[in-house]
Amino acid sequence: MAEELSKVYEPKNTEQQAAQIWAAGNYFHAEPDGAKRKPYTIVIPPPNVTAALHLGHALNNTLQDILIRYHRMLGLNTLWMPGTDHAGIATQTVVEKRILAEEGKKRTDFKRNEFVARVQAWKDEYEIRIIDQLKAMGCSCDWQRTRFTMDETCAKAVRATFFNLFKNGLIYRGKRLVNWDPATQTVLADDEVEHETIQGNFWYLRYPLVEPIQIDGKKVEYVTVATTRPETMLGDTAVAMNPGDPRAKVLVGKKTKLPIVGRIIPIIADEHVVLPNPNSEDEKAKFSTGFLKVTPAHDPDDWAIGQRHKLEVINVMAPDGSISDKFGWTDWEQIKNPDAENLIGMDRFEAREAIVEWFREEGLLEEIRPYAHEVGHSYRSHVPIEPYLSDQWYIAVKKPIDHLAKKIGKGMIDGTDVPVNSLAGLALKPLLDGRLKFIPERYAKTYQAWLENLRDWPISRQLWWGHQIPVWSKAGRQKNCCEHSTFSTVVETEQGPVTYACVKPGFEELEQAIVSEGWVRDPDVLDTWFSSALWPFSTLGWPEESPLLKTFYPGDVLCTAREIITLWVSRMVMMGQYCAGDIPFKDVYIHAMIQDGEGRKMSKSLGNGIDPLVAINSHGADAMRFTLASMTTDTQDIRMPVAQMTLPDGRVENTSPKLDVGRNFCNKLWNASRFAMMNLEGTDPAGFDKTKLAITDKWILSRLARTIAEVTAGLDAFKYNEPLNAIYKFFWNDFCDWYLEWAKPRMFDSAQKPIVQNVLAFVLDQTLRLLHPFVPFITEGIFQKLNELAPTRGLKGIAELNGAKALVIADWPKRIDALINEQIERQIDNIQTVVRCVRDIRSKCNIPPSSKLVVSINAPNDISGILNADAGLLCQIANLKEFSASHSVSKPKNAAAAIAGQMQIYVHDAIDVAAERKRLTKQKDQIEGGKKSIEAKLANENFIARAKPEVVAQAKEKLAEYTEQLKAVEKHLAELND
RNA sequence: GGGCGGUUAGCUCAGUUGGCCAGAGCGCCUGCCUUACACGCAGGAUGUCACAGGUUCAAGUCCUGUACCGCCCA
Repeated sequence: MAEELSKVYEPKNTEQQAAQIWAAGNYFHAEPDGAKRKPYTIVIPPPNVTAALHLGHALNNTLQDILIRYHRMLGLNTLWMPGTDHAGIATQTVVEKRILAEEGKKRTDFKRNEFVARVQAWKDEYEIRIIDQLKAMGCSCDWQRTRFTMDETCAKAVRATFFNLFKNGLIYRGKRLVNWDPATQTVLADDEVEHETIQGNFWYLRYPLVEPIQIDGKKVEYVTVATTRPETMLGDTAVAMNPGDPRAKVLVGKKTKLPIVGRIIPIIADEHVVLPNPNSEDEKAKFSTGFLKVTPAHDPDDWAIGQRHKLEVINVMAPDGSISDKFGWTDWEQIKNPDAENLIGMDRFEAREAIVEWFREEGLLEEIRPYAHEVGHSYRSHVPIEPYLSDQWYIAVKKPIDHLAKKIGKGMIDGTDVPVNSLAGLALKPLLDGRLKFIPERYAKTYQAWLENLRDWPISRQLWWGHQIPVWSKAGRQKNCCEHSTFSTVVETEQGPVTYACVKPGFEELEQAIVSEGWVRDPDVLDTWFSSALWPFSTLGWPEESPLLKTFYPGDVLCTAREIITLWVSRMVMMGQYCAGDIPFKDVYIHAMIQDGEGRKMSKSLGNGIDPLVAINSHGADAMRFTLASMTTDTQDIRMPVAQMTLPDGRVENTSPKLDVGRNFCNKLWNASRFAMMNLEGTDPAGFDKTKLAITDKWILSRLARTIAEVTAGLDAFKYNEPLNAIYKFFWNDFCDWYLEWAKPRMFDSAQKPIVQNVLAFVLDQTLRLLHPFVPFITEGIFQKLNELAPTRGLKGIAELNGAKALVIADWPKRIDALINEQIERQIDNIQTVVRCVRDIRSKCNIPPSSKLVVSINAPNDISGILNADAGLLCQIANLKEFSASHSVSKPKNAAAAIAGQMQIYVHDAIDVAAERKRLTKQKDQIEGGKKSIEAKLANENFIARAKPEVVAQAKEKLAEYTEQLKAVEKHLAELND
């Protein structure tokens, strides 16, 4: 059996076998158990079905799996809820692009349901790929419960939530500027707008004052505004200037007559306006006249100014970007004149030229200055984006919710304008109360600042892929036809009143009935984050009050990246509180972002991404996990140098040399286990006798005890690199480098064998358990083999142990702090020091490892005694034929000497005078350096007086030691000259 | 513009409440196929802890400022 194991760890077989064992045992599945065990819940941040997972997902899910596996081993009723997100605009866009490229068809060439079916097909494909990827990474999700944000269960939660919000008056209809692509006539999300630098102009346009005024004795008849988009002037409703502008005193409150249009508009004061300064480095100040034309319907900044000053909003464009009086040019009837009528129907760029020409002819064009500036372009049609005013549904996030006042009070949260019983308040309060924690803590600031400055949440999107908004409308004031299942509200519009009705989920016949009465369903869909916000409880079947929901909600931890703290985390807390009456998790763990070696984000366009499946193929899933976890500290970025590599099948793919770290570790684990198991045949727990433990046994158990404590504490504190590092050091530097070496000869000693076998089996068992959350496949594989060879493990009388059929459900190692033995650790440390000194001398004097040496040591009695007692350990591992130590040993002729602590180590007959002199001189320099710095410290009165006494004492001891060492090394050097 | 990080060996990073003549892995140099592992073993070299001030007996660690890099929000 043991011989069957290959010399190099081959991940594929082991990964497959482990996955089979887990699937067969159904170990990842969680059921409510009536509170017998404490539950532990994590919901996966549902990956977008837009594309396959990247390395960032691998990190995110590795960290979650570590938490989940750790808590499962702790015995909690552990649920990791998996699933995927429909990712509205991203997915729709990807599919549209694909169809356009492959079939030359646009979305609008399809019926809505046909197009949605095409996106659905994409989703089906990617959902499978994503889940396969997660499985390949070893994620121990409850696959039977896999959800999708648009499946029936989640859709029900969306409908129920929307209805409640609507009924509570928290959803309203409002106008908003969107990124409009006039070519394709769709709205774009902010991240679909590409910013390009454009060589444009600033046009300086004169707006005549209605009544000329005097400034500093000079007559002023007009103000000059500078604009890069002259065509928008048709919709100007004010001219703004900075209140700090000296001219503001005279001008603010006056009126100008808008050229062409003839509209009379006020001059207002607003801080947003940049003061002119021709010498400024700031482009805006350099080009500014101090007067800003304000067009609330066509510019986001102007919109904000318009809101502040309650300005009229006049939209002068049609959806195709042409000038039109039909889409909100509210004062058209009053102002229509031949000059303006002439512009109607012109494309926005034609109109720009015509308007500039008009100003020129009228003598109102003061100047044209070239100006390079950023202009948003549609990433699809590449035409400039038009900020466009349109009707959207909003959620009122700061509106007090009456029915919550009783439960949680009302009024503002201290120092904010956020009502406690508003949605924003529901998300903010738990943080302030300390019920919601961020790890690392600093991210709480992002969350808090966002909520304190929150604006209403626009939730409608002009898309086909998503949850269609469950609101039907009909012109006029309609009576509420069906009180218990609908809720309606009347909105006054320019065209008269419109009734909007929201229908509860599960009343499809009613929906059909009202449609036949002429009600029309809103064609828009909800923002993707709306359904994501419900994820922690929609996946558990909310609003149904099932045992599942009761057991696993609220959850425990959310593990995600910082870029969605505001978009997602805050909204989950908000909706969790509003819908399910509690926060969805207590801890939010924010992990780093993976960058390439140059600190750039990994991205498709840069071609610097690493595909997790490639990493798994080339290095193994555990290696990838190990590397990722070992790089996870509290920092916000981690760099993975990217290198190309030719895979066995000839493909050239990106991987990272960093992955070698994990692969090497797995290989070491594999081989150490292989070696251990070669020697574990016939392990009998009955043969163990705790009184017969060797010093090395006690030592490795002491080290193990520390490691168990450290790893457990680390995981409890959401550390990843620290616990992994602790196991690494223990396993590689203590267990492999020393314990296994010392164990080798004992295996041939029938008296020792049962002891060492049991200790070895126990330590290996515990190491596997500690490692399992990090590297689940390989540890499960080895654990299974260990179960065959040494089915019963544990050290009678000092560390009892429960066995398990599979490591995934084995108990987490119990603390064995009683086995921590500092004295023994010091003893072994001394022995190791001697070994290292001898090896160093061997190496420096070119003595082959095979030749057996004689070593004697001068050391105080206590140390000598220990060294003599364990001389066997020394002789074995340093390959000595003779060893002795005492306080009276002196340096033999022809011996090489080393000084370590209070020991002087002599390696006999190692004669290489030059090498020896070099070594000793170097050591002398080192000792002198150390001595000098300590002496300087101790010479400082303030140090003696103010430093902690133990620090001073320590320094004195150190000085004494250095002094002794220096004496010795000088003596040795002198003898060399003889 | 506001907020948050980072800057420690050639590379990637640790460094807990200040006590360090500064650590790990990779890479590099030397010697080893030592019957678990060359994805390995043994040994070794390598640092103005970004810069400038300050606090302190003592600063990589605390404070202030500067520079560069990055992220988030407007």
